[in-house]
Amino acid sequence: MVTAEANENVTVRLEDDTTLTLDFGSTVSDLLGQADKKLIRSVIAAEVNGDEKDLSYVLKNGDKVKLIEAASERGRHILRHSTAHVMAQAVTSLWPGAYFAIGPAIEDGFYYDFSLPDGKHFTEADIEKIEEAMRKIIAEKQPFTREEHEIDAALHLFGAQPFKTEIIENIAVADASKGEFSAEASPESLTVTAYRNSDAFVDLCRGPHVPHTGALGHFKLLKVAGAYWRGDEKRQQLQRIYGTAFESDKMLAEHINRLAEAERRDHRKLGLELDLFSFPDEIGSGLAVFHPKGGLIRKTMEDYSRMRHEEEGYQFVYSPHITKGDLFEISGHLNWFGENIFPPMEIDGETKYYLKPMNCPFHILIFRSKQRSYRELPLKLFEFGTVYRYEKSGVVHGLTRVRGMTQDDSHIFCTREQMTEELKSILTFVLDLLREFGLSDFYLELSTRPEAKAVGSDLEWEEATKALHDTAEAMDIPLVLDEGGGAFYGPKISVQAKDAIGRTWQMSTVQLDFQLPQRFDLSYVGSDNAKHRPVMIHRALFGTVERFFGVLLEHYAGALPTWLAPVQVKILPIRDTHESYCQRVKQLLAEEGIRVDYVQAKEPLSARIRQAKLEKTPYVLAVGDEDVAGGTVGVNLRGAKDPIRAVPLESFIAKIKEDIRGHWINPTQGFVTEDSVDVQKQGTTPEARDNHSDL
RNA sequence: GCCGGUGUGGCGCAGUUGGUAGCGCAGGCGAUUUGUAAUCGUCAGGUCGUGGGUUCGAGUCCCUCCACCGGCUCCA
Repeated sequence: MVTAEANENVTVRLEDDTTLTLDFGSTVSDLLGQADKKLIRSVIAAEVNGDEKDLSYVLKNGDKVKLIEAASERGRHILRHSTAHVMAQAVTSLWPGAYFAIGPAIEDGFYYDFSLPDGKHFTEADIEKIEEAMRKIIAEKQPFTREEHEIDAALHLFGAQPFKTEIIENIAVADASKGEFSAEASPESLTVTAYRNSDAFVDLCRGPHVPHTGALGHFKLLKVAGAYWRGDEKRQQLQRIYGTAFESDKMLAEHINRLAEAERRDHRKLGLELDLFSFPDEIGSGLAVFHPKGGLIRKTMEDYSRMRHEEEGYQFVYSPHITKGDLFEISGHLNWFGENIFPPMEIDGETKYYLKPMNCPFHILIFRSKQRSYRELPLKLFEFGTVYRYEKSGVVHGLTRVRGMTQDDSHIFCTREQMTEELKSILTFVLDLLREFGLSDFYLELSTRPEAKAVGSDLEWEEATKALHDTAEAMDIPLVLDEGGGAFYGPKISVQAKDAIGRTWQMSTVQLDFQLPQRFDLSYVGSDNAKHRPVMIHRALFGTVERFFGVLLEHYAGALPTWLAPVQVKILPIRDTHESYCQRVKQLLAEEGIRVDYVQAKEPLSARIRQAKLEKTPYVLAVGDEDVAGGTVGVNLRGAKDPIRAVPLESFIAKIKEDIRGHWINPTQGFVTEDSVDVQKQGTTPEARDNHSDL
């Protein structure tokens, strides 16, 4: 193969540092054939000198080539993006004249935004039709052919596509002014690239793509949704179709399975099934009531939180739910946060009272109620403060996005010198508390000054942001930046926790505030006998009790750790004749503060076992003749396959107390049985579940 | 708020081209006394989200509002 002419060969270097010499004009595909025949099937693109390229890319001498297999994160990304193209092609074939906007790959899938002609809209039912058309395109193995066009030519080519035209025009403008490139622009010159599958379909795109549509096929369209053009709610509303694609049917099936699993652990569903809370229509959207069992869980959470706050030196305060508008005028909330405040009630004709959207002004008034000394600082005021926020109708979502919520809110008044130390201790406190509730997968987010709405000087914002940043960085968990996401009065650190569906929820927030102390003219007397301005730190650890409750439910799939479970033990007699012994067991457990139910033998044992397990009771005790005789109980651990018979009562009590005290994630944790090991491996622990949902 | 979808007894669902509602589970009662994921029988329960319209007649068709679901925008 090697010719005498050196300049007719190209030598490229592969990832493993081996080199390969190929004929001049060879493509990545040719390279595959020479390197390893198996790669022809598995590799769909390549990274050449750091840039992603198609397999049709013509290699140059000295190119460094990294192969991208379909079965990799980057490979799937390309697969999904190519599948999005095919979807757009299918849609334009089914709805001639359809406009297509953008269609990127996203985590776990892809989408494409469309606008159909004549005011038509997609329906869920159209998904199947589109999938069918896509399968036809895939069966035809249409090549993805790369084309380069100068701006004018591209504008002509996409003349019938207003969204594409806008993108191209933006590229031209950006190029002219700054030399910046958008995703579709070629860095070499003022050209754009497009990919053509057939005469009927060409799409503006930077690539790379799979070589032909036949390399696709393991996909599924998931849902139709609305989306604004360029994410701007003032612009045109488009229709978005979401889908996903994988390198194999097996991987696709696993993903679909994960989605179903996520649905099973949806806190709204669990809340109904386990009788924990509801949202009666009569009350209004986003306003929850907690039923006895949910109330018990909530109370346990709150009691624990109170205990921990006491240990941390917080003082408990209470404040009303409504206030005259003046308070929120001074604080600036009416101005900056007004659209989230419920309309006022008018009293005596003119005085306006508002439902409070935040607790801070109330705590400020408590601080200001008397002359404060530096000796009192840091002053840490805590309250489970219920606030009401007007949320747009479309955003309300179970317990995680509500209109009435209770924050585990605290405001810390301290000196500027104490600020850093306080921030550090708060962050440690937050992370400890979250871990005590069994959450472990989180990261920190630093939200900086909002561009449009913020009060205070640049200097103050800078100092506050730096203090938060330095503290966050010292915490040894990932920190990401959220530019412009702060509150109007200060920057914030939030703790983001991942839920079962893989969504991250903003839970705890810590905000540093120089503004409200000024607005309310707060002061303390220092050791120098002069007045000084305190700094305020706003913080909520759960975030809100409601959201935290919902996230915990999903995290545990309803199988709450024993210490949080509304019913911790169910005692089932085999026959009625075992009742008196069972009642004694019940009393002994209750005396230990354990929440225990007795279930009469009105139904077969297996029916009662089933019921108890459906309710996700951590410990189900079956008690029969041998137990009465031996002073034992038969223990069914939640999550274990088989019961443990004849456990001495004292040893059971010791174990469950240990469980509750230790906040075990699962009751099987401390019982050394043959299955308990299996159970942990099977993914009943939150750790295992998280791994499951991360993909 | 916007786009699309949905709304039938506590829950999950059926209800054919418009002819005045069914099933399973749960619940009440009775029987069954059961060693590990559903014992049997029986009874009760719905002005079909709301208000209006079309029609001789509407759960079924049209409109309004409300709520929920999936997203977008926004957020604890």
